[in-house]
Amino acid sequence: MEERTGRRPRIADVAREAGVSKTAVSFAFNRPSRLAPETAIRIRTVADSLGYRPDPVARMLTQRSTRTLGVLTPQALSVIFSNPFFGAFSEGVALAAEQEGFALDFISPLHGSLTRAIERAMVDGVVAIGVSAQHGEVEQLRVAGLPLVMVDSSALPDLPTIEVDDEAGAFAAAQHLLALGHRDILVVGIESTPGTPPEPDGVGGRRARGYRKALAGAGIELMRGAYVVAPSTIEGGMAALRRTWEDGLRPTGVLVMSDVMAIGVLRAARELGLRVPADLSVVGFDDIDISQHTHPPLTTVHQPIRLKGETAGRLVLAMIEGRDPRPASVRLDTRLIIRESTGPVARSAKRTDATCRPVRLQRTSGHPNPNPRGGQPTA
Amino acid sequence: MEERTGRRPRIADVAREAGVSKTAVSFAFNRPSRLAPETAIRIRTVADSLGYRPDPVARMLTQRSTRTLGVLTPQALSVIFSNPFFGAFSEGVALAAEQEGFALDFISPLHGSLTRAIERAMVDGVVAIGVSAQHGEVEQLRVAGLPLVMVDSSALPDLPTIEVDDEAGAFAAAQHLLALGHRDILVVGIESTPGTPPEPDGVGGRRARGYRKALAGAGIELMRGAYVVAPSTIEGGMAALRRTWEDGLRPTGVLVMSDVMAIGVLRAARELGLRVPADLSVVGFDDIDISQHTHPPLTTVHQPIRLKGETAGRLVLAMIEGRDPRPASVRLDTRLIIRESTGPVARSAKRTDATCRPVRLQRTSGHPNPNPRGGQPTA
DNA sequence: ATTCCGCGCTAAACCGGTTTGCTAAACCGG
DNA sequence: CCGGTTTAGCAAACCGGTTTAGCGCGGAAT
Repeated sequence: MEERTGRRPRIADVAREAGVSKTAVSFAFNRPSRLAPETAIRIRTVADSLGYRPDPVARMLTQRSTRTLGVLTPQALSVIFSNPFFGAFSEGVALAAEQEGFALDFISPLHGSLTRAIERAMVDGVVAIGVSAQHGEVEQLRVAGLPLVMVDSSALPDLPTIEVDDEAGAFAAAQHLLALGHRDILVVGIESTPGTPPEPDGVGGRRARGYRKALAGAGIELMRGAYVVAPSTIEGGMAALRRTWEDGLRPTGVLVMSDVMAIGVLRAARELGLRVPADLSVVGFDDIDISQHTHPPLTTVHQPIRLKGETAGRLVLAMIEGRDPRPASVRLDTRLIIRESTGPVARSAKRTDATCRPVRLQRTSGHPNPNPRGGQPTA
Repeated sequence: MEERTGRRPRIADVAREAGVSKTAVSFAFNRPSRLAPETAIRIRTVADSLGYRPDPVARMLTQRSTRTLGVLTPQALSVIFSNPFFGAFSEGVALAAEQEGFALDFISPLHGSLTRAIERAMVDGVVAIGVSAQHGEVEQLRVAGLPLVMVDSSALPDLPTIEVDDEAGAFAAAQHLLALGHRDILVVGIESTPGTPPEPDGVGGRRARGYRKALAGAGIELMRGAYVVAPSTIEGGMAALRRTWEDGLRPTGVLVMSDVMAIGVLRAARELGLRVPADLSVVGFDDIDISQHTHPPLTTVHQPIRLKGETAGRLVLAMIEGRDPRPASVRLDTRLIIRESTGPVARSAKRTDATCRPVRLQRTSGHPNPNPRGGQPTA
């Protein structure tokens, strides 16, 4: 810790200082048994006193592997980390990675360019989540022969993919609402990222199909204004319900494509003076951790988020390690979890008409019963 | 995309195939202007057809920089990613990193060893969060001269540190409860990771000090059983309140050291048949995003989590880039946000005694009013 | 016609480690 | 005392790129 010069010491510096060869220094760190014990000690002492730390990059170069897994997402990290869905997914990937001693490196657009991010990524394999097939960037990786697993993507033919039965889940959600007598139903979809075209085969598209199928089975068709999209955030969900209400629609049930938005819907409902589920039933999607702790606990479509991440992680690790060179795609199940945010449609609220029609006559401006303590910081 | 052999092609392969030197290939990728346009095109075409992707590791080696920021945590990633606090913090770091075109690499124990993880970490600088000074691993980095910023750590003397005024925040929280007339107060602390000794100067210690100071100022001392610790999760919070109740304690106010746990307390309270805030006031800490959407919205101590991450990120980036070689530590403010989970102590609940004493006489077994629909999946 | 310049490209050195193959000395049993 | 094995350590090649210095050449300036 003594003579620290300007530059960081390299292996040659340690070698010179200790009066040995580079090889000896390398051995002192990696295979001490190949050195006389006291030599090894001496070298390490010198190294410590110089503040020497073997350069990991150089090391990885000779080893031709980084033991790092990439998690690729088309969204900015600064926008995604507090999304509970992404958090849980990452947990799953991390679990798989940790078991094999792999680190995690997040790959997301650098200065807006995913390509540039991919070029820099020092990883042995990649789990891509929410990347559409259109994103040509994926080709880059595939062609380069880097082990790659896609999650929640409109499947590329010959790429291992992990998905979830979104359509069946959505179908069950809608069925549930129908069984409770709801006919006036609002669907809240996930807004596709600006610049990205909506993907009929993407997650959103599949869920929409599930909803529609169930609704159509009951002879119901969504009317204009009864399908809204919003960013998948709490605020997005709140805005969606508020907007709908302001437009004069009065659904008795809401199908929301993500729990995060559903929580916003719950909140907005309370602020509109609606009781859930007495006045409004809400069904989410994902079953993130907090959903069982919302008020009321959220009825939602469960998907095994962590397992999805873990499975993807294991798959790509298997590819990296050479076992299982052509791994199959995996499709995981979803299932409806009925909690307390859904209930039978209220007597008074029942309408004769089977569709959710705009009822402009009874349109109200502003909130019927705005909560006076609206959650704004007061201090 | 044609003749793919077993191995991934190297720059030499492309050079040979295109009939040029390695240099030319390198230029084709990095400085095309130094080549005749058609040569550049030809080289890139050959490269594409071979599926060539320049090895990022080799590239970083010559550039002697990885343009990657490390986020160091002593906890396993698989346990931390769905912690909203960590998510928000990471968002902040990511924001700073993205602006400078840096990627993020998470450094956490590999096979239980943080040291090993640090050895592998190919980063230009590190933001360490929640790492105690005792963790000798930090020395490794400091000695190696790697830019390093500590967050929420018992400050090492000569290391730039970002912290938050935990003590003042906790003090304000306790004062608030006292002002509302609460005298029987429960404190829920964060359980230190097993194996780690509790740190009096750590975040938990500072918050505890703030609470105690306020309480002491009102002549109140916590009694045995009125200070419990739990893992900082929703379940941890639920368990803490339940356990307390089962022990026969009947606090009217709870000071919780994290919002995540506070959400658990809220939930457990409801299951115990307690109304919040009528029967029980709850104050959290952190002000994570969902806290304004809980039921009721949570009174809590706000700390600028994202800003903390962003500041730490900027600081370490400044160090990496050579500007600001000896950056100062930063202390950010906390402030109490009063929402709806706190209220005046109820008439009936008021006790004469000023301390939270175990009232074993009225001990109840089981839950007074167990919620029949206890949030378990029913489908 | 010579000089000079810039273009287009290359050979070789370099980044900071690891690994291979080898040598010299020490050891060892017969 | 000898041949053979082990031990300790070294020089050089290598990982896969980037970068520096420089070379041959054609055209413009002198």
